Amino acid sequence: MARDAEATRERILTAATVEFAAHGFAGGRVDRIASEAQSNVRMIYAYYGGKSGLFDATLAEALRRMAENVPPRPDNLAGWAGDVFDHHQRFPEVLRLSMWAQLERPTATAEPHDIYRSKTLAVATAAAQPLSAVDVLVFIYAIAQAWQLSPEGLTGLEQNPVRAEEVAARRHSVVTAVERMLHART
Amino acid sequence: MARDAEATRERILTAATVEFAAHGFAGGRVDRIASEAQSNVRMIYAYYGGKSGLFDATLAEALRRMAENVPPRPDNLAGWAGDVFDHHQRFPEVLRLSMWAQLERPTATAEPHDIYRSKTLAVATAAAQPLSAVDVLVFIYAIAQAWQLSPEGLTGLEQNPVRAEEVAARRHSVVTAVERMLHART
DNA sequence: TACAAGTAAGTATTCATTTACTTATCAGAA
DNA sequence: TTCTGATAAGTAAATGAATACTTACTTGTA
Repeated sequence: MARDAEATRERILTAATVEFAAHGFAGGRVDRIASEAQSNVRMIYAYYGGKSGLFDATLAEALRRMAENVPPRPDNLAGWAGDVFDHHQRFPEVLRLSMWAQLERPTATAEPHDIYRSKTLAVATAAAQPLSAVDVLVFIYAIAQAWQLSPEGLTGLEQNPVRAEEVAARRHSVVTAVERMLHART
Repeated sequence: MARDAEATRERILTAATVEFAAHGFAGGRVDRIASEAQSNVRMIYAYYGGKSGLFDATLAEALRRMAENVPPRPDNLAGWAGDVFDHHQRFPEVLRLSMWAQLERPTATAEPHDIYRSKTLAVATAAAQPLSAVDVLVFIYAIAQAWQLSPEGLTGLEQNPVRAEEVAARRHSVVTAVERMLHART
């Protein structure tokens, strides 16, 4: 086994992402992460200081990647909502990690999200008159994530995984809903 | 101490609601629930069959109460969204329990939500043309819960607890957003 | 007095964290 | 080029604190 600190760090982070997304902080097992990463528990403590540090690093990295891959689109907020939907569809761990973090370690959540916020908030200022920029930002996120966040009981008794055309239809409904919210003439 | 099985059951359920809302299923402690309920661990096993059974009962009860207290308003879906917002504001445990359940015990979540769904779905059929009834239902929930679900980093660096007028403003934004989504003439 | 309701004290396991140890890598002296 | 030893990288096993669940028992009530 070649000795490469950076590579080991990364394997641990990847394994942690899977583990924590699946079981959360309290339910996530350090041993599983170590063996899945083909490494050792000790290394988690060496590189990340412990379970908490590893979890925080995992969340921060997931959000960083999202901010990088789904940049805000000032000219087309509805389209951007669609992009967010797609990103969560491709990487379901991100949303699960965020939810776990918000429930289990709310303080760890504030900071990385704030970075994303500053990137996107400016973008929403020009939007839908009676709604403020923050309103718009909060609702766009909510709508973009609505399908993935909805308990299955709400969306209907459905086959898993959801069929591709159904996913496309959902994406379309997201874009439509945001469009209507933003450009309504009542 | 009077011996009243029904009362003990209830005290346990109340304590469990607080405990599980705060720490989730994996993080929730059976001992804490027992002592908080002024009862004994053994009783949890007698009445609810174990930790899992207790958690499921807790969730089901919370959702039942919500369905009871916030009945769908066919004539005014936006107003209904406001009611849902209010309910989550008054009883934050409900939303937290739902989130925990969805992450930790997804199968337990499906059934109780489905009951709520059947109650509300019919109501949304007449709604906003390009969007289907299920679409509307999913988005109304998402918007109604958006503020409580948003990580603090997104809503802004804010004082805790949120000031009353700020809450009122948020409620108003929820109603407005749903109205616009439903009644848009684009 | 019979049974439901309640209690207290285990038991066996699981899990995060630490300790004490082994091995690869590589800079620089011979 | 070849040794060598200092240090970074990695390992295995122990520790000790929790924790869900059970057993064996006591007490109130109808």
